[in-house]
Amino acid sequence: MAKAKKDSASYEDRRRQLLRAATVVFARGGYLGSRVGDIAREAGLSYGLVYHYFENKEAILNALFQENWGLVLKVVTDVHAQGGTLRHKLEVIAGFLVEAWRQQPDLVEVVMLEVVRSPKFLEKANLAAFLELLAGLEAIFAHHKTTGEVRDDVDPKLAAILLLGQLEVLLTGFVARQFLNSDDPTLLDRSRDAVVSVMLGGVAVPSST
Amino acid sequence: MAKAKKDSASYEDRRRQLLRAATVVFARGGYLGSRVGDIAREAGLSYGLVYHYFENKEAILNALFQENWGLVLKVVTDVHAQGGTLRHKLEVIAGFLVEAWRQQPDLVEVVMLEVVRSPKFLEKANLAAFLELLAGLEAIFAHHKTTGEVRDDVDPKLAAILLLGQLEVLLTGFVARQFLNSDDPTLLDRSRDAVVSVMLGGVAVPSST
Amino acid sequence: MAKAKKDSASYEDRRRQLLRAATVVFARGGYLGSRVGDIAREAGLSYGLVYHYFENKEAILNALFQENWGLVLKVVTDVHAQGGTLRHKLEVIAGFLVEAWRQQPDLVEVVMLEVVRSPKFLEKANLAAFLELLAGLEAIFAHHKTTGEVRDDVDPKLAAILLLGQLEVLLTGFVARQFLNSDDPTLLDRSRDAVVSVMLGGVAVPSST
Amino acid sequence: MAKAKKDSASYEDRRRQLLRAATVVFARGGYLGSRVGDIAREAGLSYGLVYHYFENKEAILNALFQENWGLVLKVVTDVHAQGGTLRHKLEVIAGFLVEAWRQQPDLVEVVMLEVVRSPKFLEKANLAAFLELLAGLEAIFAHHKTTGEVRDDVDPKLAAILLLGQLEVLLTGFVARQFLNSDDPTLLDRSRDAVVSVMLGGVAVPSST
DNA sequence: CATGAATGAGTTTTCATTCAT
DNA sequence: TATGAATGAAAACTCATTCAT
Repeated sequence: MAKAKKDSASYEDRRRQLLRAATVVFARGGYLGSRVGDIAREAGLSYGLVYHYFENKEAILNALFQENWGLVLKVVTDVHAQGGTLRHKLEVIAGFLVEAWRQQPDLVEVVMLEVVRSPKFLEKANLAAFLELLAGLEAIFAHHKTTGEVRDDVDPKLAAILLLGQLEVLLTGFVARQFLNSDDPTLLDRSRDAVVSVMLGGVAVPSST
Repeated sequence: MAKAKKDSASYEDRRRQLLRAATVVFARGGYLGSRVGDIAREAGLSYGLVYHYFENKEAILNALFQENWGLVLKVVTDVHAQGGTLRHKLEVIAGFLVEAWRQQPDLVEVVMLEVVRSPKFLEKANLAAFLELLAGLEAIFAHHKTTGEVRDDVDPKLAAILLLGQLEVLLTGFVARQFLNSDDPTLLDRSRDAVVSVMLGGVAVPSST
Repeated sequence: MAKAKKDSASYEDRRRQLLRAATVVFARGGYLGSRVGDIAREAGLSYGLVYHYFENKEAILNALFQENWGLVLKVVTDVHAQGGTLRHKLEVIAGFLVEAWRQQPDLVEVVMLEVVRSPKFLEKANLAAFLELLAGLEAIFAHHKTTGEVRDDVDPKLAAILLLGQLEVLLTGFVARQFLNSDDPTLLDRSRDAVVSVMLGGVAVPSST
Repeated sequence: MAKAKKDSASYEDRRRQLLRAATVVFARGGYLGSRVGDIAREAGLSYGLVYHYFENKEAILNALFQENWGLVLKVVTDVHAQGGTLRHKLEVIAGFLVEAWRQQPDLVEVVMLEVVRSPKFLEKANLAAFLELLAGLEAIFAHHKTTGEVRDDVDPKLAAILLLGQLEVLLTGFVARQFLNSDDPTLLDRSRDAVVSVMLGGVAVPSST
């Protein structure tokens, strides 16, 4: 029994191990630029073993997306359901992503960039998940137009898109790799605050708008 | 003379032809996901000919970046040099990119996404060009802090990054391909205005900030 | 253990198999004139497998050289260290090469001709090995000047070079392929003797020199 | 008329120019390792022009061989016909080749090595020319057995082969490229003398043989 | 489960040769 | 003649995937 339990635990462990390795490898070289063997080596396993846990290379990427994108979506959905000000909701959403990046920068980068930007993205079930997130953000902005917190002339969908763009540029690609990896420990929090602040009030002094 | 002129023009023409084809192909399938043969077929030429005009596949991508990124940089530099309000500058910059996308969406997408987001980006001369643009935007925000148009607590570099993120998400990847390609001919202009508007005043109603 | 041993032996076996096939193929068509696929077919394996055992095509040639040139060098070094007459040493050296050719004519040809005569030879570590052999032969001739067996006016280095030339022409290229492959089983031995004989006493009758 | 003459002269000139360039290029990188374009560039011409003067790449190599091998063959034939001692004949033959190398090292190297050692050598008319030279040398040694200058136990064909090997190793490949290209202006002559000397009397002191 | 040998389709790149100008 | 654009066969090399052990 102990053995069986250990084995089944081992199965999940191995799978996690491979996903973690894939995250590192994909973040480093991109999906197409990475080899299955790279992932196995990063995990300290043989590359043949990868096919015991995943159908193929693409399934690894999909697993990474599907097992993590839902978390983001849940945060958006939940924070909206729980109510509160727009500022609060933006703070929670941006805070979650920034914190996620702090914990697992590679994972955030891969999920946000590698999947979303993949040329095959549109052909996949992932598209629906991405649209769901967008819709979630859009719903928030739309709702707060009714509360008077958001200006009438704001297009909720555009606002959602622009918010996503800010978070994406911040947490993926060059900026995250170089800019955020600085010595300044407050930089990440200031960046998060900047996103919220820009979304809410832009950069202009109140009277000059 | 006419002949010589025609010949040398022909050389440039063919090169342009290949770059245009590469733009289409890279936009469709990504750099790594595209074959040199695809570019040639798109151009209606043989794949061997590609190597008369470019050292290798990567040189095509670099040419696309280097011959176009400078244009964006020039717009940022010039508009800042010519003075005016921050709003004006943001309108010009966002307007230029939106117009560029309208004219050549594939080119904008490839240059902004395929090169800048490439994992090999950091190893290349391209990095310097990217940093230059970021510095140009940063200079604008920094300057307008001295004019009182930008709040004191705004980090110019972060503002530059977030602006870039908004433009990038809008003009590349999924959003541009699906959202902007709608029937609504005003959408593109409204998107541009939204970027300027969010950067300047966010989405909140003035008093509620 | 048996399994592990078998496996590791299998790895070496396959590698040998490929080297043997490469020897045949290179001897037939030259290094540049042979395709990796030819080697694989000669070995009865797929060409992809070649790259499991060797970095690339050139590495195969280098392996052939490095794993065999040392044997020749050892014979020269050892026979000199063990002392004896110059005649004896030349007989051993020439005898070794002739015997090697008898056993594996392709291998001798490839190592002596394909590597040594390659235009890229000078750029490689192989050069040092070649010079070592030349130095070994030179040392022998130099030594036997001190014993009085070699004339004072003989340049040891030149003698070494000329000896090498005789052996090379005999065992490589056209001569070996056509002349030595005759019905006469004594031809090979007579050739070896001729090299020794010419080096020692030339072809002239003693008094007529 | 002047024009026509100039043109026809120009044709031969161009052909020579290309052959000279091909010699340099083939000596540097080998036949298979050289490109038609390399030859054209070395000659300062366009590569398309090469095909006005030669059927194809191989025809260039054959022209080099056929237009020069005959010279060597003629020297051997003539010196034998004119009579004299074996020493004299060897001196003339070796002297001719050494002098040829001094004048045009690349040409000697290409003709002796690139053609003779080519894997396709056997399939070609060149084989006959090579065998003719060998026969010529063999005839000399055979003849001087009848004059008593050559020992009875000497195999004329083997002697011819070994002589060829000495000359070949000396004037081609590594030795010529590195050893003979030294500062010592007497080295070349001493090498020639060494070949003659070794062929005639070997290296041993007369009594010790 | 685990390993890595084996396969071969797929890609990049090279380059001899042709041919329109 | 002279040029070099154009072609495409050919070759090196990669790597996802399979499968025997």
